[in-house]
Amino acid sequence: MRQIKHPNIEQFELTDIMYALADPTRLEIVVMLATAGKKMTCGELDLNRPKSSMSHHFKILRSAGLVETVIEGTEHMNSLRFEEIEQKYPGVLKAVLKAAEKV
Amino acid sequence: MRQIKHPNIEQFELTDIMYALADPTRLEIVVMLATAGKKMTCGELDLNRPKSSMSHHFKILRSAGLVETVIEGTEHMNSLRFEEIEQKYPGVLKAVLKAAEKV
DNA sequence: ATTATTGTTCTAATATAATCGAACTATAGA
DNA sequence: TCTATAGTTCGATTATATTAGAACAATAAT
Repeated sequence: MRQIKHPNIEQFELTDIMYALADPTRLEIVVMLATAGKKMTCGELDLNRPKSSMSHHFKILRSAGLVETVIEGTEHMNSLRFEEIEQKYPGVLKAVLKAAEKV
Repeated sequence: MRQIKHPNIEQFELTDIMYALADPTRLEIVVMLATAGKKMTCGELDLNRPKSSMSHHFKILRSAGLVETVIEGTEHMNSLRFEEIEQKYPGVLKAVLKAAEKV
């Protein structure tokens, strides 16, 4: 079974997280995941862009530690690593989500 | 007397702020300003880089709305626009500063 | 006036990132 | 086994950022 590599909490870097959140497309993915509060496929998180473009953004979200992707069948289920990010950087993601929602 | 243009609160963009904070040099400038809690010259905030490079980073911090620069004589006095950023995006800068300090 | 100081702007080089079509991989289902 | 589905990876293109030297602008001091 395939697996996708994710950083652990010790490997999180604040600037990587800031960088990942600095792109509107990626920020929207994060907001959608937070709002849904459940795993979502890349397809559900699609922002009518080519798959390869979306895949690129997911890769950056994963490498920053913001998103966890587990493979279930042919689908990649994504979820926000909210608790872990909050544990390492309390309040950051929470405040950014609140800020992002009010557009 | 020369003047430097800064965005007003309505013009702040969350992604611009995230982007500005995604660079280690700029994040350090922001932390230094927050820690000092007073105006500082670009010289005092120097991170032994060429002046033109530092100037570039200040420009990005200013355009994001994070830093305000007022000219006093030959010096440019920089301060963190903490209250304004907090007003528009409550908790964001506060949490990021806390996160950045514990490196 | 001349010179020093502070920082910006200009310009060019290099590096990094975004975009997206096409080929590919892994699983599921017929 | 063949086909469909879901995403990734590859490769090339274009766009954006970083870096830094050199010239410049504004004030201050001699």
